[in-house]
Amino acid sequence: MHAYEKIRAEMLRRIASQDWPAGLTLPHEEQLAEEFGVARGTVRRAMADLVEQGLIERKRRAGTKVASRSAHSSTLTIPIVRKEITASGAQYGYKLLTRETGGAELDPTGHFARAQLLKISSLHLADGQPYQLEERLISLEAVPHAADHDFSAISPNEWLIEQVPYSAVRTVLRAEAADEAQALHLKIARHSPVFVIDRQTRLDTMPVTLVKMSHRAASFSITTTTNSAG
Amino acid sequence: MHAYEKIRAEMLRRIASQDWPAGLTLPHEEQLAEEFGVARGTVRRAMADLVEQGLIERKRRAGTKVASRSAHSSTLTIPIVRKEITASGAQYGYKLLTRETGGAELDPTGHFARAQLLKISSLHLADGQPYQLEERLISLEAVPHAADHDFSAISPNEWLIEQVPYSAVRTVLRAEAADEAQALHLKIARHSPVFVIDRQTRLDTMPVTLVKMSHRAASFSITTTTNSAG
DNA sequence: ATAGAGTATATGTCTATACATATTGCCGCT
DNA sequence: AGCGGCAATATGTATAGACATATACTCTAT
Repeated sequence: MHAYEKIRAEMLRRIASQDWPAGLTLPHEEQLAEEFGVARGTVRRAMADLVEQGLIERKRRAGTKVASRSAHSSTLTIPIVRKEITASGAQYGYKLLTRETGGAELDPTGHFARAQLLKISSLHLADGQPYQLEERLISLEAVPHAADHDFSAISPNEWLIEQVPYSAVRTVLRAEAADEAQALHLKIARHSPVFVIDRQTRLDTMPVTLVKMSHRAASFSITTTTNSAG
Repeated sequence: MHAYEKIRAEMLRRIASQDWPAGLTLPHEEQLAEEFGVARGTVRRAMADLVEQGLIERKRRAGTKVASRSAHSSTLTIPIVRKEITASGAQYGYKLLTRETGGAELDPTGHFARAQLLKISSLHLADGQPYQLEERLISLEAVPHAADHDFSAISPNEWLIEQVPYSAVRTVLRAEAADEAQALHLKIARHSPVFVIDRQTRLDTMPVTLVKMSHRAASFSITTTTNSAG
Protein backbone atom coordinates (compact mmCIF):
# COMPACT_ATOMS: atom_id res chain seq x y z
CA MET A 1 0.00 0.00 0.00
CA HIS A 2 1.40 3.32 -1.04
CA ALA A 3 1.86 6.23 1.30
CA TYR A 4 -0.81 8.33 -0.36
CA GLU A 5 -3.28 5.47 -0.10
CA LYS A 6 -2.66 5.12 3.61
CA ILE A 7 -3.14 8.84 4.07
CA ARG A 8 -6.30 8.85 1.99
CA ALA A 9 -7.66 5.93 4.00
CA GLU A 10 -6.87 7.65 7.28
CA MET A 11 -8.49 10.89 6.17
CA LEU A 12 -11.50 8.94 4.98
CA ARG A 13 -11.70 7.25 8.36
CA ARG A 14 -11.63 10.59 10.16
CA ILE A 15 -14.40 11.94 7.96
CA ALA A 16 -16.52 8.80 8.22
CA SER A 17 -16.13 8.68 12.00
CA GLN A 18 -16.90 12.39 12.23
CA ASP A 19 -13.61 13.10 13.96
CA TRP A 20 -13.64 15.57 11.12
CA PRO A 21 -17.31 16.56 10.89
CA ALA A 22 -18.85 18.26 7.87
CA GLY A 23 -17.84 21.87 7.61
CA LEU A 24 -14.57 21.51 9.52
CA THR A 25 -11.53 23.23 8.10
CA LEU A 26 -8.69 20.72 7.95
CA PRO A 27 -5.11 21.40 8.95
CA HIS A 28 -3.30 22.67 5.92
CA GLU A 29 -1.13 20.61 3.66
CA GLU A 30 2.16 21.26 5.38
CA GLN A 31 0.78 20.36 8.78
CA LEU A 32 -0.68 17.13 7.46
CA ALA A 33 2.54 16.37 5.62
CA GLU A 34 4.42 16.75 8.87
CA GLU A 35 1.88 14.68 10.81
CA PHE A 36 2.05 11.80 8.33
CA GLY A 37 5.78 12.19 7.80
CA VAL A 38 5.61 12.67 4.03
CA ALA A 39 6.18 15.42 1.51
CA ARG A 40 3.48 17.92 0.72
CA GLY A 41 2.97 16.42 -2.73
CA THR A 42 1.98 13.10 -1.21
CA VAL A 43 -0.71 14.70 0.91
CA ARG A 44 -1.94 16.51 -2.20
CA ARG A 45 -2.10 13.19 -4.06
CA ALA A 46 -4.29 11.71 -1.32
CA MET A 47 -6.52 14.78 -1.18
CA ALA A 48 -7.03 14.76 -4.96
CA ASP A 49 -8.97 11.51 -4.64
CA LEU A 50 -11.11 12.88 -1.84
CA VAL A 51 -11.93 15.97 -3.89
CA GLU A 52 -12.83 13.69 -6.76
CA GLN A 53 -15.25 11.82 -4.55
CA GLY A 54 -16.73 15.07 -3.34
CA LEU A 55 -15.78 14.46 0.28
CA ILE A 56 -13.71 17.60 0.72
CA GLU A 57 -13.71 21.01 -0.90
CA ARG A 58 -10.63 23.12 -1.39
CA LYS A 59 -10.22 26.79 -2.07
CA ARG A 60 -7.15 28.95 -2.26
CA ARG A 61 -6.32 30.78 0.88
CA ALA A 62 -9.55 29.57 2.53
CA GLY A 63 -8.25 26.04 3.08
CA THR A 64 -9.80 22.59 2.89
CA LYS A 65 -13.23 21.82 4.34
CA VAL A 66 -15.13 18.59 4.84
CA ALA A 67 -18.03 18.76 2.38
CA SER A 68 -21.60 18.57 3.60
CA ARG A 69 -23.14 15.84 1.56
CA SER A 70 -26.07 17.59 -0.04
CA ALA A 71 -25.95 15.43 -3.13
CA HIS A 72 -24.60 12.04 -3.97
CA SER A 73 -22.71 11.85 -7.20
CA SER A 74 -21.67 8.64 -8.81
CA THR A 75 -20.34 7.59 -12.14
CA LEU A 76 -22.83 6.22 -14.55
CA THR A 77 -21.57 4.00 -17.32
CA ILE A 78 -23.79 2.98 -20.18
CA PRO A 79 -22.00 0.30 -22.19
CA ILE A 80 -22.82 -0.51 -25.78
CA VAL A 81 -25.80 -2.76 -25.80
CA ARG A 82 -24.13 -5.82 -27.29
CA LYS A 83 -21.57 -5.93 -24.49
CA GLU A 84 -24.25 -5.34 -21.90
CA ILE A 85 -26.15 -8.36 -23.18
CA THR A 86 -23.21 -10.72 -23.60
CA ALA A 87 -21.86 -9.69 -20.19
CA SER A 88 -25.06 -10.99 -18.64
CA GLY A 89 -24.43 -14.34 -20.30
CA ALA A 90 -27.23 -14.01 -22.83
CA GLN A 91 -26.98 -14.51 -26.59
CA TYR A 92 -26.90 -11.23 -28.48
CA GLY A 93 -29.10 -10.68 -31.49
CA TYR A 94 -29.60 -7.74 -33.83
CA LYS A 95 -32.30 -6.95 -36.35
CA LEU A 96 -32.62 -3.97 -38.67
CA LEU A 97 -36.21 -2.76 -38.81
CA THR A 98 -36.29 0.25 -41.12
CA ARG A 99 -33.81 2.47 -42.89
CA GLU A 100 -34.69 5.64 -44.77
CA THR A 101 -33.03 8.86 -45.85
CA GLY A 102 -34.62 12.26 -45.93
CA GLY A 103 -34.49 15.85 -44.81
CA ALA A 104 -35.59 17.79 -41.78
CA GLU A 105 -39.07 16.21 -41.85
CA LEU A 106 -37.52 13.14 -40.15
CA ASP A 107 -36.42 15.25 -37.20
CA PRO A 108 -39.35 16.30 -35.04
CA THR A 109 -37.02 17.78 -32.41
CA GLY A 110 -35.36 20.33 -34.65
CA HIS A 111 -32.01 19.22 -33.33
CA PHE A 112 -30.45 18.99 -36.76
CA ALA A 113 -30.62 22.21 -38.67
CA ARG A 114 -31.19 21.51 -42.35
CA ALA A 115 -28.94 18.50 -42.86
CA GLN A 116 -29.74 15.40 -44.84
CA LEU A 117 -30.58 12.64 -42.44
CA LEU A 118 -30.50 8.89 -42.19
CA LYS A 119 -33.16 7.32 -40.01
CA ILE A 120 -32.63 3.82 -38.71
CA SER A 121 -34.79 1.68 -36.47
CA SER A 122 -33.34 -1.51 -35.12
CA LEU A 123 -33.84 -4.03 -32.39
CA HIS A 124 -31.33 -5.60 -30.02
CA LEU A 125 -32.23 -8.99 -28.60
CA ALA A 126 -31.04 -10.98 -25.59
CA ASP A 127 -31.56 -14.73 -25.98
CA GLY A 128 -34.09 -14.03 -28.71
CA GLN A 129 -36.17 -11.71 -26.53
CA PRO A 130 -36.42 -8.02 -27.46
CA TYR A 131 -34.13 -6.01 -25.23
CA GLN A 132 -33.71 -2.57 -26.75
CA LEU A 133 -35.48 -0.69 -29.52
CA GLU A 134 -33.01 1.75 -31.09
CA GLU A 135 -34.46 4.63 -33.10
CA ARG A 136 -31.69 6.74 -34.52
CA LEU A 137 -31.13 9.78 -36.70
CA ILE A 138 -27.70 10.28 -38.24
CA SER A 139 -26.58 13.52 -39.82
CA LEU A 140 -25.14 12.77 -43.26
CA GLU A 141 -23.36 16.09 -43.08
CA ALA A 142 -21.38 14.87 -40.07
CA VAL A 143 -20.98 11.27 -41.21
CA PRO A 144 -21.29 11.23 -45.02
CA HIS A 145 -20.26 7.62 -45.56
CA ALA A 146 -23.08 6.38 -43.32
CA ALA A 147 -25.15 6.57 -46.51
CA ASP A 148 -23.10 3.70 -47.98
CA HIS A 149 -23.95 1.32 -45.17
CA ASP A 150 -27.11 -0.72 -44.97
CA PHE A 151 -26.80 -1.59 -41.25
CA SER A 152 -28.36 -4.98 -41.75
CA ALA A 153 -25.47 -6.79 -40.07
CA ILE A 154 -23.87 -4.25 -37.77
CA SER A 155 -25.86 -1.86 -35.61
CA PRO A 156 -25.48 1.89 -36.19
CA ASN A 157 -24.49 2.08 -32.54
CA GLU A 158 -21.31 0.07 -33.02
CA TRP A 159 -20.56 1.40 -36.45
CA LEU A 160 -20.65 4.99 -35.24
CA ILE A 161 -18.35 4.25 -32.36
CA GLU A 162 -15.76 3.05 -34.83
CA GLN A 163 -16.23 5.89 -37.26
CA VAL A 164 -16.81 9.01 -35.24
CA PRO A 165 -14.06 10.45 -33.14
CA TYR A 166 -14.49 11.63 -29.58
CA SER A 167 -17.46 13.87 -29.14
CA ALA A 168 -19.69 15.45 -26.53
CA VAL A 169 -22.68 13.49 -25.34
CA ARG A 170 -25.85 14.49 -23.57
CA THR A 171 -27.85 11.68 -22.04
CA VAL A 172 -31.37 11.85 -20.66
CA LEU A 173 -32.93 9.03 -18.65
CA ARG A 174 -36.69 8.88 -18.36
CA ALA A 175 -39.74 6.66 -18.29
CA GLU A 176 -42.69 6.72 -20.61
CA ALA A 177 -45.74 4.71 -21.64
CA ALA A 178 -45.16 2.44 -24.61
CA ASP A 179 -46.38 3.79 -27.94
CA GLU A 180 -47.44 1.51 -30.74
CA ALA A 181 -43.97 0.89 -32.17
CA GLN A 182 -42.41 0.24 -28.77
CA ALA A 183 -45.23 -2.12 -27.81
CA LEU A 184 -44.95 -4.02 -31.07
CA HIS A 185 -41.19 -4.46 -31.15
CA LEU A 186 -40.56 -4.92 -27.44
CA LYS A 187 -43.54 -7.32 -27.27
CA ILE A 188 -45.24 -5.56 -24.40
CA ALA A 189 -48.69 -4.10 -23.92
CA ARG A 190 -49.37 -0.60 -25.18
CA HIS A 191 -49.05 2.01 -22.39
CA SER A 192 -46.96 -0.28 -20.21
CA PRO A 193 -43.84 1.39 -18.78
CA VAL A 194 -40.72 1.76 -20.90
CA PHE A 195 -37.30 2.91 -19.74
CA VAL A 196 -35.90 5.36 -22.27
CA ILE A 197 -32.39 6.62 -22.80
CA ASP A 198 -32.16 9.62 -25.12
CA ARG A 199 -28.77 10.61 -26.35
CA GLN A 200 -27.53 13.50 -28.44
CA THR A 201 -24.00 13.40 -29.79
CA ARG A 202 -22.14 16.41 -31.08
CA LEU A 203 -18.71 16.80 -32.64
CA ASP A 204 -17.64 20.21 -31.45
CA THR A 205 -20.89 22.06 -32.24
CA MET A 206 -22.11 19.90 -35.11
CA PRO A 207 -24.91 17.46 -34.28
CA VAL A 208 -23.88 13.94 -35.26
CA THR A 209 -26.59 11.61 -34.09
CA LEU A 210 -29.67 11.49 -31.93
CA VAL A 211 -30.86 8.19 -30.56
CA LYS A 212 -33.77 6.97 -28.49
CA MET A 213 -33.20 3.62 -26.82
CA SER A 214 -36.29 2.00 -25.31
CA HIS A 215 -36.26 -0.93 -22.92
CA ARG A 216 -38.92 -3.08 -21.30
CA ALA A 217 -39.18 -1.72 -17.80
CA ALA A 218 -39.54 -5.16 -16.28
CA SER A 219 -36.14 -6.37 -17.43
CA PHE A 220 -34.03 -3.23 -17.44
CA SER A 221 -32.39 -1.07 -14.80
CA ILE A 222 -29.25 0.95 -14.31
CA THR A 223 -27.12 0.49 -11.21
CA THR A 224 -24.43 2.76 -9.88
CA THR A 225 -22.31 2.56 -6.76
CA THR A 226 -20.26 5.18 -5.03
CA ASN A 227 -16.62 4.24 -5.13
CA SER A 228 -16.04 3.04 -1.60
CA ALA A 229 -12.24 3.31 -1.76
CA GLY A 230 -11.97 2.22 1.86
CA MET B 1 -4.02 29.01 -19.22
CA HIS B 2 -1.63 26.68 -17.47
CA ALA B 3 0.92 24.53 -19.23
CA TYR B 4 -0.82 21.27 -18.36
CA GLU B 5 -4.11 22.64 -19.68
CA LYS B 6 -2.54 23.54 -22.99
CA ILE B 7 -1.02 20.09 -23.24
CA ARG B 8 -4.29 18.41 -22.34
CA ALA B 9 -6.11 20.49 -24.97
CA GLU B 10 -3.55 19.64 -27.60
CA MET B 11 -3.70 15.94 -26.81
CA LEU B 12 -7.48 16.10 -26.86
CA ARG B 13 -7.31 17.77 -30.26
CA ARG B 14 -5.07 15.05 -31.62
CA ILE B 15 -7.42 12.35 -30.37
CA ALA B 16 -10.56 14.12 -31.60
CA SER B 17 -9.05 14.72 -35.03
CA GLN B 18 -7.81 11.13 -35.16
CA ASP B 19 -4.25 12.24 -35.64
CA TRP B 20 -4.03 9.82 -32.76
CA PRO B 21 -6.62 7.17 -33.67
CA ALA B 22 -8.06 4.70 -31.21
CA GLY B 23 -5.59 2.00 -30.29
CA LEU B 24 -2.48 4.04 -31.04
CA THR B 25 0.34 3.85 -28.52
CA LEU B 26 1.41 7.38 -27.66
CA PRO B 27 4.98 8.58 -27.35
CA HIS B 28 6.05 8.05 -23.77
CA GLU B 29 6.07 10.70 -21.11
CA GLU B 30 9.64 11.82 -21.57
CA GLN B 31 9.24 12.25 -25.30
CA LEU B 32 6.07 14.27 -24.85
CA ALA B 33 7.72 16.32 -22.11
CA GLU B 34 10.51 17.15 -24.49
CA GLU B 35 8.13 17.93 -27.35
CA PHE B 36 6.07 20.32 -25.23
CA GLY B 37 9.11 21.69 -23.43
CA VAL B 38 7.92 20.87 -19.92
CA ALA B 39 8.83 18.52 -17.11
CA ARG B 40 7.58 14.98 -17.04
CA GLY B 41 5.27 15.75 -14.12
CA THR B 42 3.40 18.33 -16.17
CA VAL B 43 2.69 15.83 -18.91
CA ARG B 44 1.49 13.41 -16.25
CA ARG B 45 -0.84 16.08 -14.86
CA ALA B 46 -2.40 16.58 -18.30
CA MET B 47 -2.72 12.85 -18.89
CA ALA B 48 -4.41 12.29 -15.54
CA ASP B 49 -7.43 14.25 -16.76
CA LEU B 50 -7.57 12.27 -19.99
CA VAL B 51 -7.46 9.01 -18.07
CA GLU B 52 -10.25 10.34 -15.86
CA GLN B 53 -12.37 10.99 -18.93
CA GLY B 54 -11.62 7.53 -20.27
CA LEU B 55 -9.91 8.83 -23.40
CA ILE B 56 -6.59 7.12 -22.84
CA GLU B 57 -5.52 3.99 -21.02
CA ARG B 58 -2.18 3.55 -19.36
CA LYS B 59 -0.33 0.45 -18.25
CA ARG B 60 3.13 0.03 -16.86
CA ARG B 61 5.74 -0.92 -19.38
CA ALA B 62 3.08 -1.24 -22.12
CA GLY B 63 2.64 2.51 -22.48
CA THR B 64 -0.32 4.77 -23.11
CA LYS B 65 -2.97 3.96 -25.69
CA VAL B 66 -5.89 5.91 -27.09
CA ALA B 67 -8.98 4.16 -25.73
CA SER B 68 -11.57 2.74 -28.04
CA ARG B 69 -14.81 4.24 -26.86
CA SER B 70 -16.82 1.13 -26.15
CA ALA B 71 -18.80 2.75 -23.37
CA HIS B 72 -19.73 6.25 -22.46
CA SER B 73 -19.35 7.08 -18.83
CA SER B 74 -20.57 10.23 -17.25
CA THR B 75 -21.10 11.49 -13.76
CA LEU B 76 -24.57 11.25 -12.42
CA THR B 77 -25.56 13.54 -9.59
CA ILE B 78 -28.80 13.07 -7.76
CA PRO B 79 -29.37 16.08 -5.52
CA ILE B 80 -31.61 16.08 -2.50
CA VAL B 81 -35.13 16.55 -3.67
CA ARG B 82 -35.80 19.89 -1.99
CA LYS B 83 -32.85 21.51 -3.77
CA GLU B 84 -33.86 19.91 -7.05
CA ILE B 85 -37.30 21.50 -6.75
CA THR B 86 -36.22 24.93 -5.59
CA ALA B 87 -33.49 25.01 -8.24
CA SER B 88 -36.20 24.72 -10.88
CA GLY B 89 -37.89 27.78 -9.42
CA ALA B 90 -40.83 25.90 -7.94
CA GLN B 91 -42.12 26.11 -4.39
CA TYR B 92 -41.07 23.12 -2.30
CA GLY B 93 -43.59 21.30 -0.16
CA TYR B 94 -43.32 18.27 2.13
CA LYS B 95 -45.95 16.04 3.66
CA LEU B 96 -45.53 13.09 5.99
CA LEU B 97 -47.86 10.27 5.03
CA THR B 98 -47.22 7.39 7.42
CA ARG B 99 -44.74 6.50 10.13
CA GLU B 100 -44.51 3.16 11.86
CA THR B 101 -41.96 1.08 13.71
CA GLY B 102 -41.59 -2.65 13.55
CA GLY B 103 -39.32 -5.60 12.83
CA ALA B 104 -38.24 -7.53 9.80
CA GLU B 105 -41.83 -7.87 8.57
CA LEU B 106 -41.54 -4.30 7.22
CA ASP B 107 -38.65 -5.32 5.02
CA PRO B 108 -39.77 -7.45 2.08
CA THR B 109 -36.29 -7.35 0.53
CA GLY B 110 -34.44 -8.95 3.42
CA HIS B 111 -31.84 -6.22 3.19
CA PHE B 112 -31.86 -5.59 6.91
CA ALA B 113 -31.03 -8.64 8.95
CA ARG B 114 -33.11 -8.64 12.11
CA ALA B 115 -32.94 -5.00 13.12
CA GLN B 116 -35.77 -2.88 14.46
CA LEU B 117 -36.99 -0.68 11.66
CA LEU B 118 -38.69 2.63 11.14
CA LYS B 119 -40.87 2.90 8.04
CA ILE B 120 -41.73 6.30 6.70
CA SER B 121 -43.78 7.33 3.70
CA SER B 122 -43.71 10.93 2.64
CA LEU B 123 -44.43 13.14 -0.30
CA HIS B 124 -42.40 15.94 -1.83
CA LEU B 125 -44.30 18.57 -3.77
CA ALA B 126 -43.34 21.15 -6.37
CA ASP B 127 -45.72 24.12 -6.52
CA GLY B 128 -48.30 22.02 -4.73
CA GLN B 129 -48.11 19.20 -7.27
CA PRO B 130 -46.84 15.79 -6.15
CA TYR B 131 -43.26 15.36 -7.31
CA GLN B 132 -41.74 12.44 -5.44
CA LEU B 133 -43.15 9.70 -3.27
CA GLU B 134 -40.51 8.64 -0.76
CA GLU B 135 -40.92 5.24 0.91
CA ARG B 136 -38.14 4.62 3.35
CA LEU B 137 -36.92 2.06 5.86
CA ILE B 138 -34.42 3.16 8.48
CA SER B 139 -32.46 0.76 10.65
CA LEU B 140 -32.81 1.78 14.28
CA GLU B 141 -29.70 -0.20 15.00
CA ALA B 142 -27.68 2.09 12.74
CA VAL B 143 -29.51 5.31 13.63
CA PRO B 144 -31.06 4.83 17.08
CA HIS B 145 -32.20 8.43 17.62
CA ALA B 146 -34.31 8.33 14.47
CA ALA B 147 -36.95 6.86 16.78
CA ASP B 148 -37.20 10.23 18.58
CA HIS B 149 -38.11 12.13 15.45
CA ASP B 150 -41.60 12.37 14.03
CA PHE B 151 -40.53 13.61 10.56
CA SER B 152 -43.61 15.76 10.22
CA ALA B 153 -41.62 18.88 9.44
CA ILE B 154 -38.32 17.68 8.05
CA SER B 155 -38.02 14.84 5.57
CA PRO B 156 -36.07 11.74 6.58
CA ASN B 157 -33.96 12.38 3.52
CA GLU B 158 -32.54 15.63 4.82
CA TRP B 159 -32.43 14.52 8.42
CA LEU B 160 -30.34 11.47 7.57
CA ILE B 161 -27.88 13.51 5.56
CA GLU B 162 -27.20 15.60 8.65
CA GLN B 163 -27.00 12.66 11.01
CA VAL B 164 -25.28 9.86 9.19
CA PRO B 165 -21.64 10.17 8.26
CA TYR B 166 -20.22 9.26 4.88
CA SER B 167 -21.35 5.92 3.69
CA ALA B 168 -21.53 3.70 0.63
CA VAL B 169 -24.51 4.05 -1.63
CA ARG B 170 -25.97 1.79 -4.26
CA THR B 171 -28.47 3.41 -6.61
CA VAL B 172 -30.75 1.66 -9.06
CA LEU B 173 -32.72 3.52 -11.71
CA ARG B 174 -35.74 1.83 -13.25
CA ALA B 175 -39.25 2.29 -14.56
CA GLU B 176 -42.37 0.57 -13.36
CA ALA B 177 -46.14 0.72 -13.59
CA ALA B 178 -47.80 2.71 -10.81
CA ASP B 179 -49.19 0.63 -7.98
CA GLU B 180 -52.11 1.82 -5.90
CA ALA B 181 -50.10 3.92 -3.46
CA GLN B 182 -48.03 5.57 -6.19
CA ALA B 183 -51.13 6.34 -8.24
CA LEU B 184 -52.93 7.80 -5.26
CA HIS B 185 -50.16 10.02 -3.98
CA LEU B 186 -48.64 11.09 -7.29
CA LYS B 187 -52.16 11.70 -8.66
CA ILE B 188 -51.70 9.60 -11.74
CA ALA B 189 -53.61 6.68 -13.22
CA ARG B 190 -52.85 3.21 -11.95
CA HIS B 191 -50.37 1.36 -14.22
CA SER B 192 -49.11 4.57 -15.78
CA PRO B 193 -45.30 4.79 -15.93
CA VAL B 194 -43.31 5.80 -12.87
CA PHE B 195 -39.60 6.59 -12.72
CA VAL B 196 -38.12 4.91 -9.64
CA ILE B 197 -34.84 5.49 -7.88
CA ASP B 198 -33.97 2.79 -5.35
CA ARG B 199 -31.15 3.48 -3.00
CA GLN B 200 -29.43 1.39 -0.37
CA THR B 201 -27.10 3.07 2.06
CA ARG B 202 -24.55 1.26 4.16
CA LEU B 203 -22.13 2.43 6.81
CA ASP B 204 -19.21 0.09 6.35
CA THR B 205 -21.17 -3.17 6.18
CA MET B 206 -24.18 -2.15 8.27
CA PRO B 207 -27.34 -1.33 6.34
CA VAL B 208 -28.57 2.12 7.29
CA THR B 209 -31.52 2.93 5.10
CA LEU B 210 -33.31 1.74 2.03
CA VAL B 211 -35.45 4.13 0.05
CA LYS B 212 -37.68 3.97 -2.97
CA MET B 213 -38.32 7.32 -4.63
CA SER B 214 -41.09 7.35 -7.23
CA HIS B 215 -41.72 10.13 -9.74
CA ARG B 216 -44.37 10.84 -12.35
CA ALA B 217 -42.73 9.85 -15.60
CA ALA B 218 -44.21 12.81 -17.47
CA SER B 219 -42.45 15.40 -15.34
CA PHE B 220 -39.21 13.73 -14.34
CA SER B 221 -35.96 12.91 -16.08
CA ILE B 222 -32.28 12.73 -15.30
CA THR B 223 -29.75 14.44 -17.53
CA THR B 224 -26.02 13.91 -17.69
CA THR B 225 -23.37 15.40 -19.91
CA THR B 226 -19.85 14.30 -20.63
CA ASN B 227 -17.39 16.88 -19.40
CA SER B 228 -16.39 18.58 -22.61
CA ALA B 229 -13.16 20.10 -21.22
CA GLY B 230 -12.30 21.41 -24.67
C1' DA C 1 9.13 -25.53 -29.83
C1' DT C 2 8.20 -24.29 -25.06
C1' DA C 3 8.71 -22.97 -20.50
C1' DG C 4 11.12 -20.36 -17.30
C1' DA C 5 14.35 -16.88 -15.94
C1' DG C 6 16.08 -12.53 -16.47
C1' DT C 7 16.20 -7.82 -18.33
C1' DA C 8 14.63 -3.63 -20.15
C1' DT C 9 11.27 -0.15 -20.01
C1' DA C 10 7.25 2.94 -19.34
C1' DT C 11 4.46 4.23 -15.90
C1' DG C 12 3.85 5.08 -10.85
C1' DT C 13 5.35 7.04 -6.41
C1' DC C 14 7.83 10.27 -3.65
C1' DT C 15 10.79 14.16 -2.27
C1' DA C 16 12.30 18.90 -2.08
C1' DT C 17 12.01 23.33 -3.69
C1' DA C 18 10.43 27.56 -5.97
C1' DC C 19 7.18 30.42 -7.56
C1' DA C 20 2.14 31.72 -8.91
C1' DT C 21 -2.31 33.19 -7.59
C1' DA C 22 -6.83 33.53 -5.58
C1' DT C 23 -8.85 35.17 -1.37
C1' DT C 24 -9.29 36.39 3.09
C1' DG C 25 -8.94 39.57 6.49
C1' DC C 26 -6.73 43.43 8.36
C1' DC C 27 -5.58 48.34 8.44
C1' DG C 28 -6.20 52.85 7.76
C1' DC C 29 -8.50 56.46 5.49
C1' DT C 30 -12.55 59.13 4.62
C1' DA D 1 -19.46 52.77 9.45
C1' DG D 2 -18.06 51.75 5.16
C1' DC D 3 -14.77 51.47 1.56
C1' DG D 4 -10.35 50.54 -0.82
C1' DG D 5 -6.05 48.75 -0.97
C1' DC D 6 -2.36 45.86 0.94
C1' DA D 7 -0.28 41.97 2.89
C1' DA D 8 -0.61 37.30 4.63
C1' DT D 9 -1.65 32.67 3.54
C1' DA D 10 -3.26 28.15 1.74
C1' DT D 11 -3.74 26.00 -2.34
C1' DG D 12 -2.16 25.45 -7.22
C1' DT D 13 1.46 24.80 -10.71
C1' DA D 14 5.94 23.47 -12.22
C1' DT D 15 10.67 21.44 -12.02
C1' DA D 16 14.26 17.94 -11.45
C1' DG D 17 15.72 13.92 -9.82
C1' DA D 18 15.52 9.24 -7.47
C1' DC D 19 13.63 5.06 -6.86
C1' DA D 20 9.70 1.40 -7.22
C1' DT D 21 7.19 -1.84 -9.80
C1' DA D 22 4.44 -4.14 -13.17
C1' DT D 23 5.02 -6.40 -17.29
C1' DA D 24 6.32 -7.04 -22.22
C1' DC D 25 10.04 -8.95 -24.37
C1' DT D 26 14.23 -11.71 -24.99
C1' DC D 27 17.27 -15.17 -24.26
C1' DT D 28 18.50 -19.67 -22.64
C1' DA D 29 18.05 -24.33 -21.34
C1' DT D 30 15.35 -28.28 -21.83
